Amino acid sequence: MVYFVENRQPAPITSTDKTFLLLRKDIVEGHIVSGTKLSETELSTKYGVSRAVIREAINRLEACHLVERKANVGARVVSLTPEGLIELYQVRESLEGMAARLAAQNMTDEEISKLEGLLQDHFEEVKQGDSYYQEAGDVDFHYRIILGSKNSHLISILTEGIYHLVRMYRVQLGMAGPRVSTAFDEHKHIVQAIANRDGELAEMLMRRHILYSKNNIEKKLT
Amino acid sequence: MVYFVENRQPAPITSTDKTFLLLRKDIVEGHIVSGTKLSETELSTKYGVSRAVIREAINRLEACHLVERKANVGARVVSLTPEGLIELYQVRESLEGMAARLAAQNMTDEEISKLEGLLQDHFEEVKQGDSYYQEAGDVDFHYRIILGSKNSHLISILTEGIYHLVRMYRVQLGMAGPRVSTAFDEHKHIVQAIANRDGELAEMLMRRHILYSKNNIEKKLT
DNA sequence: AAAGCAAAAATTGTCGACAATATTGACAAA
DNA sequence: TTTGTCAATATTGTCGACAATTTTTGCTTT
Repeated sequence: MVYFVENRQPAPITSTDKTFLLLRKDIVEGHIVSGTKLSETELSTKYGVSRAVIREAINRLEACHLVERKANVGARVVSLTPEGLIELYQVRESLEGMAARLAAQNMTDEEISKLEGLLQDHFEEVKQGDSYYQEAGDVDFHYRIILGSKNSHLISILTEGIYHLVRMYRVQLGMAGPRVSTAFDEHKHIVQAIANRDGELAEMLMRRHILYSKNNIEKKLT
Repeated sequence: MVYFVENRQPAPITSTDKTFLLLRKDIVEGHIVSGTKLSETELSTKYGVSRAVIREAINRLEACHLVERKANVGARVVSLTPEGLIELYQVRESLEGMAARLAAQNMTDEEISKLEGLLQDHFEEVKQGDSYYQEAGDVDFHYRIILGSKNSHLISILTEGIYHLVRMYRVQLGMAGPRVSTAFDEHKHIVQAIANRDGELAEMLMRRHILYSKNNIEKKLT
């Protein structure tokens, strides 16, 4: 049973790769507080690499929208705002809806049956009340559908760009794995639509699913 | 009458900024041929800057999906394929459709009337048969609607990521400013929907508009 | 001649130093 | 006390050199 999205990507080779992943983890999980200024010299001593490595890592983080940079001034970790969260979920709704539609069209039968298997595993864990794996299962579910779209632009935008920001909001607002039982039913219906090759329905259900999730989070925010 | 999308962004400050813009221009316009390997040392002599500057510029180009990079091997300009074009337009359809919907909701009355003015200017130029400005006018039209969405993620994905790739395809496949008269009508209807604050219609019309545009290009490809 | 191997060359990755720019702090004038 | 100016400090931007890795080249062996 493979969880953990990151494992599917090629292993980090260069020092810059590793530093980028470390920094991203620290930012997403809030060990580096949202809004903090990222001092290049400071980070280079902290992570034990040269400033060139740090600079390149920061550039990549900027490309993911996890930090913002001003010329000759420096980079700051993005600050999390309710408005930003709403914007993010708006984009997610559109893009993941599209992913579901394309997945219904482009996933192989084998991929679909594996997805059904994942759902079953997820169900077992929900019964056992293992909230850590609930989160991982949810991420994995969405991740597979995104990959199932077979659209490389879409895949890159979601998995490299948007997803880590979403995780950052979820982790830092303390809402990992919410809405579990209802979310599970929604997942099931989406997979059914995909298995029936009904792209339109899959898109609509996915959009709803994300919309509900947004509403749920908004409720907790206010 | 302000055309030229780039002018709205802050002027390039650093040497890296300028080099990035030069390189991007050369890639998009085909002066550096699609598929070419980008040698860091070669480019650093060509553009008269250090390798560090070139490296950072290439990193940014990678973030825009204009080049692909392999660790310890190097970067290549992306190669253009019919499949890639289709994937790109699929994403565009979804994202720009969303932009139109949000624009209908979020643009100010003033912005909308300026957009109507742009359309009028564009109409005059179409009558005169000035094909260069047709292209610019079309780009500017889409650009304003994207900005009108007021969703920063959406804006960044489209204007920093996807748009330059679209331009690259259009320039290099030799189809700048096609379908002018029909496209103009489509633009007009989209603006009407936005002015009526009818987001759903605006989205649908924009999706159609891009779909037609894709079909038109596909016809030329085969 | 073809395939495999090893040395050589070229390319990318990383580093520390210097230059350019921004920030801070002290001091003077209102 | 507040404001403005200028020097001092710290930070980012750029550079050239070295290290690590890949690619090429030339030789050997079958």
